[in-house]
Amino acid sequence: MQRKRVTLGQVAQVAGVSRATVSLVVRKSPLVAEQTRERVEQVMAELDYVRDIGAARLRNNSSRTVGVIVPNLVNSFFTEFLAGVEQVMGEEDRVVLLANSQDDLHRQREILQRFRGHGVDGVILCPAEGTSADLPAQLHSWGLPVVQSLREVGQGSTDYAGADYVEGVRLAVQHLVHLGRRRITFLSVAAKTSAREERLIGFARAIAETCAEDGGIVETDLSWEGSANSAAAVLALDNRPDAVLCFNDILAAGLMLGLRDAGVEPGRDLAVVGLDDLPLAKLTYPPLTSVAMNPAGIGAAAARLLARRLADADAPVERSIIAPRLIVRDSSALNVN
Amino acid sequence: MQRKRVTLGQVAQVAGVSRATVSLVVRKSPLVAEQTRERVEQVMAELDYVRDIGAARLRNNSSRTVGVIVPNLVNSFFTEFLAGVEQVMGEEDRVVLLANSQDDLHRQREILQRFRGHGVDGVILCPAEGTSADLPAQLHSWGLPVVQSLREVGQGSTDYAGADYVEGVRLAVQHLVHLGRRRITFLSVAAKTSAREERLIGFARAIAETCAEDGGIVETDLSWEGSANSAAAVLALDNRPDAVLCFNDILAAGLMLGLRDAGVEPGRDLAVVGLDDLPLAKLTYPPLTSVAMNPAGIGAAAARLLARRLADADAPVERSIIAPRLIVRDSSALNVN
DNA sequence: ATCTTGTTTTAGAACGATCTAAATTAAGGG
DNA sequence: CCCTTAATTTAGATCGTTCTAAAACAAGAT
Repeated sequence: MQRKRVTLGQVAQVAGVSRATVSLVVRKSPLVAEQTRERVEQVMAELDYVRDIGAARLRNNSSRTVGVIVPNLVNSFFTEFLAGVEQVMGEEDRVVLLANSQDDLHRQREILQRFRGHGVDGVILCPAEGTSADLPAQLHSWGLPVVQSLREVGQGSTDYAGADYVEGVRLAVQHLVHLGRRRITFLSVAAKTSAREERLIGFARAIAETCAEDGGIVETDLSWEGSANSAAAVLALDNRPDAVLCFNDILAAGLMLGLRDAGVEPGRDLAVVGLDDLPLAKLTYPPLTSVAMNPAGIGAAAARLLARRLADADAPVERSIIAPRLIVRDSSALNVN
Repeated sequence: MQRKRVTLGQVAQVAGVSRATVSLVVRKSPLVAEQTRERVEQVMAELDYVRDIGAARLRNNSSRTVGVIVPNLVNSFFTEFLAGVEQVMGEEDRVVLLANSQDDLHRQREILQRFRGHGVDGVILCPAEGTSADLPAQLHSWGLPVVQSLREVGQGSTDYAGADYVEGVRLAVQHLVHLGRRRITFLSVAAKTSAREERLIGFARAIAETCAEDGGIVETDLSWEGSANSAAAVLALDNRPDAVLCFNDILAAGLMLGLRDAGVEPGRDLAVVGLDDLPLAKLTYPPLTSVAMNPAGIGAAAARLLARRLADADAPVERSIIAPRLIVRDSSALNVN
């Protein structure tokens, strides 16, 4: 079963040149004569030669492999992100090692060791909740280039690709205020990540900038069910809000289910706005107003940052922040002015 | 920046033993004395030694790496599948190389070559549309173990993990018939894959077994938009159906949007049933009746089949088929008897 | 002819692990 | 104290590539 590999040496023998020459041909070096190149390439095709990248890495230290760590593969935000990364890496003839940390520090540590063992050239990391701000320094000391994405620890210690949630939240709040909504509550996940911090900062700022009232923060876990259940908590607030801005579309969708169960019509009685504009936003009832963050674009940007870093380890740290876009649908359509 | 790797040799030197001994310790061989093992392990920890799996593979031909090829990373069916694969592989201390064929034969070929070059131990393949039935034989001739999943070419030539769509479609049709629906149309994607064949076979059989009428097949492409547009085609059928069974939930959700736009109330005027029970099924309006296929379970099964195959290349070909479960929601709730 | 100069090609040592086959050590028996 | 057997340890070759430094060759200048 285990067919034996065709090696450089065999190609060399058949083509009547040395291994070194074949190696040069494989790597498209300009040093070899046109005639020789052609002959060697023909032999490679005949023998179905496939270069062993592992062996090559052993010598020249480039595996054309990058690791990607996401905290979650169910949330389609992360999978679109992943699609963006994979797309760009594929174009550069690199391969993606995928791992899911499940937002668990222990798993994240294991995965990093595994990646290290496999000799990845670099890592795109979406740090798990509770990741120490020292991790980037640690990875650096291992000689492992990192790009953080979507979440960040140790601000500015590594390249970063993300969305501008401060701006995204501002867009959403402004929109609600224009519609005449006055009191806005933020429905957040409990997990303490930079993704949460950023949205909360944006919320505080946007409230301060507009004439809206701060309707407080309600926390839930990241799932429809949790969010649907938290509808009760929102409705029971002392001073009931007339709009709810949600951490993401998943919470928004769940909240709308919970609201309708409680006899409150989302969009009319209470405006609901999500963040991320996941595909599902079009399918909820009513269709969900959301702020598009283009996760695939963020993934692509992260991949390009890493490619740049691999090409030049001393390049200055760079941040690639994608601008958000408000998508208005029926869950906030009604103008109550 | 590029920190130098700690090698077996360095550990050996510090611990005062030979490289061979350290290698045995790394691989947890029972051959080394308890005392030596402890000393070596301590040194490994001190020096932060990480075994170079690429170098190891060069010698012993096992990279602890498997490739996974999916046709799509947007459809959450595939990402849940992927999550299942990753989970099991992680448990076995293997790493997943991910690639997206985008249902493109050319890309699929490239990816397979790339995987070959990286020395993957095996591949989990969800073949792209139009994949030749010879591909399994080809991979076999490369000495590359494959498990097919979700789709299949060259039936029986490799291990396979999938869902029982014939049964799934039967469950859906029976359900509709019990509700008093008489004429059922199948809304399908156009792409000619085994996934489509299987559903169509199931549909024909289920129609034959029950007293339902065959409402014909309408084709669309795999997207909400396409499916929403095809609502018109469904409503314009000669003999309008009173139920539509859809290729998957994405089409079903799109169809319901299109129907409502056309003034037809899904669930009341026309029953709609999906397949796969994606998370979004709970969030559509009305909530979508669907058949749960447990994609994560299929992914896990595929991973286990591959692990088994890697352990024993001569094991008999095996199929792992997961049983479907009907989930009734409002899109088909009304009994019209 | 010999010397440059420039272009191609190459022998042989890496890279970091594992394997094979043999050497060393320890323990028990006579 | 030597011999046998079992338990540990090891030297050195090996996997498939790339690198370094030098060799071989060609062509023009002297």
